[in-house]
Amino acid sequence: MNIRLRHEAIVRILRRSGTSTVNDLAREVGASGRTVLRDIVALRDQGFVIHSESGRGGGLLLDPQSVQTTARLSMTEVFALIISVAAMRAARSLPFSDLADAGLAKIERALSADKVRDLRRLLDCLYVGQLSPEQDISDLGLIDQALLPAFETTFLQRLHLRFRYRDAKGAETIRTVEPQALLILPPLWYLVAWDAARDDFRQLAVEMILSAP
Amino acid sequence: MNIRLRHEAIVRILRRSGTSTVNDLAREVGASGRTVLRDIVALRDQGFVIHSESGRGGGLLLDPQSVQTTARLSMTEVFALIISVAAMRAARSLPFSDLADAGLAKIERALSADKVRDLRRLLDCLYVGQLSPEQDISDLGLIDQALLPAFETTFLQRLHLRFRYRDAKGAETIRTVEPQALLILPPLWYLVAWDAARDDFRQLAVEMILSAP
DNA sequence: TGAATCGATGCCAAATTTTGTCACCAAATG
DNA sequence: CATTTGGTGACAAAATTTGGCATCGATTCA
Repeated sequence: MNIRLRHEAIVRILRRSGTSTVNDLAREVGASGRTVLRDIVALRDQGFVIHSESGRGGGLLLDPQSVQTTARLSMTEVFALIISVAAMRAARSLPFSDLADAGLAKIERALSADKVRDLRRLLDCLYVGQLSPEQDISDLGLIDQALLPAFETTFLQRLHLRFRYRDAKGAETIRTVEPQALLILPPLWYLVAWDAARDDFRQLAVEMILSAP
Repeated sequence: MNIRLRHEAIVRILRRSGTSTVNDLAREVGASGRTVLRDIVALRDQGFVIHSESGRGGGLLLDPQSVQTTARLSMTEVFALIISVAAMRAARSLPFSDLADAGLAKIERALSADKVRDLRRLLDCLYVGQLSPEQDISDLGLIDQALLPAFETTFLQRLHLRFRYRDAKGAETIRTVEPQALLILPPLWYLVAWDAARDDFRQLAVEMILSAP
């Protein structure tokens, strides 16, 4: 019996049976009570709210609120959260950080299943450069918040973005691009995008994006 | 590094990077190539379609279709599937069966995230009694298919169901109940429901449900 | 053709994680 | 007070995971 499946099973049983005791769960799931208790700890870590009562008639009770959560955050807030998580992950020199992903899992649990897909897709569009150990997440050099919603939309719906841009030589041009990724190399942000007019990928410094044309 | 997290990480990397090689993945994920290959096998088991090409410039490619799947089954078909799965689970004398749940996971992967929630809720409303080892799932005594959609709706939306019913004494009554669960004890099906008029839970034999009043 | 690259599989011992058991505590219940 | 029930720590056994290694097949490129 797989741990992952057992965890899912426990949640399922708790959700349907109201309260049930550790030993009931153990029997139903085919594991020892000790193991079930360990599972409960793990589930609580994952964000499930599981109440417990000692004594006769006691047992475990899964808080329904913690399961059927709905999105209370706007996608813009989520986008900001994602950036934090990506930054946390980048901050460690590890190729992949357990902690950062545990945090992400918690964020995900607070959102509806639909939003999670969007969130994942956004995260996949986001690259955050290395932060030195002394640097804080707040040192990311967060750009104009007003731009975030536009980025969200274009990333998620694969739309084109059109704006005035001042290039490296200082010349002002109007660009129509399909954003591919957001590259955050503190304190500078770059938009990696496909420029159809130039038939090539470009890295556009976000602070050089002036406004809608 | 947790297996679960690593699997998620691999999917994420594959989704954003287009194709990438086993060794790239291994480096990025902090594991050996052998382990990544094992992970790929596991992910394919879970339903992800991962193409691969040998030789220079080759690598692994995650089929986007296998991720952003949409529901192709009606909920009624799904309901029937759920019953099979629940029956399979009940058929084994084990308290909980790996195989049955692996099957369920595949069904889930074929559905949209929204449908999965419904599916889980339906599954939680469903109890299937023990089948002897010789009995097949087809021995479940599937009831009139026409009733399934009505059950679905009422279970999912917590609606009331109103029908004519012939009770144990042969008397015909009209019931208005809120279905709580479907109890399948082959070959008989029972609807466990809250009868507001009688202020109590009742078990109603499904075959005694005659029609809409 | 031959060398190099890259996925895939089998095998095995080492490393790691999971699991069960036991002992014990705290709270609640009758 | 005895019993039930959750919760924790420790430790050894059991199970799983992991990393090499060898090997195969397919592909690419010189």
